[in-house]
Amino acid sequence: MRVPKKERQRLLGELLEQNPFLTDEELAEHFSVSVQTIRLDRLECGIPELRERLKTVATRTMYEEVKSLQSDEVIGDIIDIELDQRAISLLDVTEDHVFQRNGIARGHHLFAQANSLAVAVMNDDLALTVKSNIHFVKPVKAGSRVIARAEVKEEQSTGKRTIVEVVSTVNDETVFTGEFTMYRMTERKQEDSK
Amino acid sequence: MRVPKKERQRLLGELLEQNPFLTDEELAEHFSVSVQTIRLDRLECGIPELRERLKTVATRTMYEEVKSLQSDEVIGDIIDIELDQRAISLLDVTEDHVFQRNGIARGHHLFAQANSLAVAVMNDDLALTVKSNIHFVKPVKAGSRVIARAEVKEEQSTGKRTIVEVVSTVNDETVFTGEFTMYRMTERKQEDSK
DNA sequence: CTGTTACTAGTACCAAGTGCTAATCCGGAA
DNA sequence: TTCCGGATTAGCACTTGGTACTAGTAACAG
Repeated sequence: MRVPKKERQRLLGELLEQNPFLTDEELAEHFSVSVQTIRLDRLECGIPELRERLKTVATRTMYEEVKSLQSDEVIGDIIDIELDQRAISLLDVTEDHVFQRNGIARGHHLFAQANSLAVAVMNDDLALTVKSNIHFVKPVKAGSRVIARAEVKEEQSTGKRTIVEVVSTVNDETVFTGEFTMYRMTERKQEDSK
Repeated sequence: MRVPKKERQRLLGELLEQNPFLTDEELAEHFSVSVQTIRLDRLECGIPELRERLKTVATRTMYEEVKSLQSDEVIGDIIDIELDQRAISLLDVTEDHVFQRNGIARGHHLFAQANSLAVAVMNDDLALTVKSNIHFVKPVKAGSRVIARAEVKEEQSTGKRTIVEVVSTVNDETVFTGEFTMYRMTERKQEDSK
């Protein structure tokens, strides 16, 4: 016996996890067993065939693409918005957002949430950030739910420049504040209520 | 003739673009033609069969997973670095980084490049951004290569606070500037050469 | 009436399997 | 030693979703 059956099946699982493209024949060669043995192993472990594996991987891709397309527009989920006035978005910080070493969210994710919210709240197709002044008040850990509140400062806004203030909190504690100076491409309308 | 051939082939392409999972049989039904006609259409248009389509989609996934993992650590490629002094990184702006409507790079990508470079240049395992003051000087279009230069401002740094200035350019033209106040978790060492 | 184009139909074949039956091998217990 | 059982291997029929190729039909154009 080259490798005990149980061990082989464990390895088989791992192998396919990180490379789902292997055929039974290739696997058989890799473990120096017959193709039939590999089939039995897959059967016992409930591992689907190559074509099914590719299908699920491909499905995941399509899903992620949709997700990333959406998130390309706004980082976080907008849960409330009044154009030209205020908006709120929500971002769940996952392991993907943090430094591995200390579990603290990387600054640019908080910035991205705030900045894209500032863009979204502007009632303009072509709003751009000109400058911004930001403060990372308190580190944010993985697992936190960050709520960003954006408010348009009408009084400080002039012509094509608009000031948006964003405050992000976790459990009502401020973790981030930012003042964004936005540039709107189309001239300010007096009142845009249709 | 249900739908003129050319039109059908165009639709076929679009359809498969956004749903590569359709079999010839399903497509034949959808267009009310025979399976053979679909095959001919695919042949003429150079559209591969279902299994090949899934394979490429799945491959893309695997690739993107690697990419997004890498980009978690540093946004852009660091091409030069002297710890505690200066660093340079390079970011190629693709369609993924820009607003669809005007092709201008979203601010948070430039910020992310600059911020992660500021973190990287700090000779500290646990550096965090405390605040920053940034300026988007000039819009960046897709296809641009952004070079970010970070410089540690020794003279303005005190204790655990360090100032890092980042200037990003495209073709020697400044597009972004930022001043990052960083917090280092371990106390400043006098000289760390070695 | 003859082409040409578009479409349809049918066959042989392939890859990568499933499902099933039937050997064969090998180690340990009676 | 012999027999049993789990592990392994082999072989065959069948399935999907195709390719490659041949052949036939329908419609319309010149």
